[in-house]
Amino acid sequence: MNADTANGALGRKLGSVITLSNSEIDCIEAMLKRERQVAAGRELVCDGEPYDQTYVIKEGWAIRFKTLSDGRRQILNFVLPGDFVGLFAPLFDVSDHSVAALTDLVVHPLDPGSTVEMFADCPRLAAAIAWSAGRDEAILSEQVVRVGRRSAYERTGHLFVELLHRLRLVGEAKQRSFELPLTQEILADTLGLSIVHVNRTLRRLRENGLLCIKGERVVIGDLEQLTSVAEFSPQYLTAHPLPRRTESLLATAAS
Amino acid sequence: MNADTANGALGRKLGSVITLSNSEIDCIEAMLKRERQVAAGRELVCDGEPYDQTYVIKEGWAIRFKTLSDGRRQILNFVLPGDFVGLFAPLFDVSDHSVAALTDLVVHPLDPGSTVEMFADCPRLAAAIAWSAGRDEAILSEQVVRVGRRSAYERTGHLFVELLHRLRLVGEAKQRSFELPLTQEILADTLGLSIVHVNRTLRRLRENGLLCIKGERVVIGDLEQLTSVAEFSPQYLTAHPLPRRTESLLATAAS
DNA sequence: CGCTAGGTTGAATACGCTCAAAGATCGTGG
DNA sequence: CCACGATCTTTGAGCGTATTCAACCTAGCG
Repeated sequence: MNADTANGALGRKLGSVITLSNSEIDCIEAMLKRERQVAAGRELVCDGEPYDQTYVIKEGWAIRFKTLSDGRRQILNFVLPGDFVGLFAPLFDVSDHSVAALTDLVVHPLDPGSTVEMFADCPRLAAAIAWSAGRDEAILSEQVVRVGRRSAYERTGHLFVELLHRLRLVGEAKQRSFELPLTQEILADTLGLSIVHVNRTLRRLRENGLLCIKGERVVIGDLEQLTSVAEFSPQYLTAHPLPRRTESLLATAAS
Repeated sequence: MNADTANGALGRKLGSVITLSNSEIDCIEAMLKRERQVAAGRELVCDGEPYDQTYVIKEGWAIRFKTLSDGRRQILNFVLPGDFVGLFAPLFDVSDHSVAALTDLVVHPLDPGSTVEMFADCPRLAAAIAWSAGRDEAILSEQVVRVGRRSAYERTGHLFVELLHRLRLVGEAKQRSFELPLTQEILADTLGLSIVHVNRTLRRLRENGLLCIKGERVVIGDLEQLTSVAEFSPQYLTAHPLPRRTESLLATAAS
């Protein structure tokens, strides 16, 4: 058990940005001490309602979404193992969106007090978590482009390549395939399309040998070509070590 | 000169979340010491290129955007006075999007070292800045919904109500009107529409008495009705004081 | 005065939506 | 074990919103 695989998905993710020291690994472990089950379909956070709890997902998929009064729904992003839910909760009194479990979940509820302590005591860890928040915003930005300026075909392909990359980072995908616990309705509400059109688009992708969904599993037939037709560039997702100038700033701060 | 109007737009914004102490006002002032002019059209940040500078906008408008290889462009968000640009820059080595000045700008370049210090020394200010980052993410989320699930008519109305609220918070809008230094092409790339359709949609809004653009000025004819047809709820934008439980956590951390 | 950038309008097209109905899959209870 | 219902997937047909292409208008500026 090394720094990469300790602490599950979150440790794995943060470990790809900073080299985790033993004390930092302990700190993550302490943070993720508590654990709770959440049944599929349950809402972790409700739009417009008070909330103050932050979670880290250990297992399962969730969605962040908003619903309009006539029932139209837009999914903002998928929440995967190692992701935070409600990281900013302590700063707002009500949520501006909902979060619902797509599958049964195992989540770590965080203790607000010890999180503040952690930010003070482990500045490098704090930076890594801030990096994760920045990456979440990058994912959301890409979602804006996907929905605003890409065709249904590009859009759908792009989402699947993104999911492949994200799941790989936390060890939940093979080279070209992964479990996909989603209905086409969920895909439609993510992509800003109708269910029917998602279905037709998936068929086109399948007919072109780019990607194939069998039950709950996606297999990407030709990743290179899919990446190309979707004009996917993984830059916004890939984790690099923190810039050296920032590491040295943090080292100064810690002393 | 009181806490609300000191320090310009940023102080005004942060002051609506925490009551600024004198030392915190000083801290903001110190942070915004430097100043730089940027000409309209100039790019502050370029997609895919290294960047490490954080700015706070003092005057003028900018856009955050991404461009696809065939020229399609999607604007992610407008950057207004009091907003941060590249707040996460120290944590990434290249940017995942571009930022360009729409008008001539006056910006405050921040000094990375003193920003880290500020985070350590003024936890309440740090929390207020984190709140601002969370609000930016909320704005981006609303952009996803706008582009993904609203009709062109709703979408356009929604954007203008959002801008009105955002500009009011930093003292740049009257009750029902504000300066709009945007072409219809910029609006189109923001809303994920074609220029032609933006033009027709604006005409419809004008014909219905909801909003009227004269030159560089927008006048909202019927804010109530516009808010209603766009299904706009200002919750995600409005600043409330930090929850009491968080204030007490921060107080403990500071001592 | 002519050039350029932006705004406005019309006509034809296309992409994606709605409505509708028929398969497939799965859990559950008779 | 099979029948049933519920949920999800798939396909067809017609429609509508938004796009593209094209032309013309307007204002600002050298």
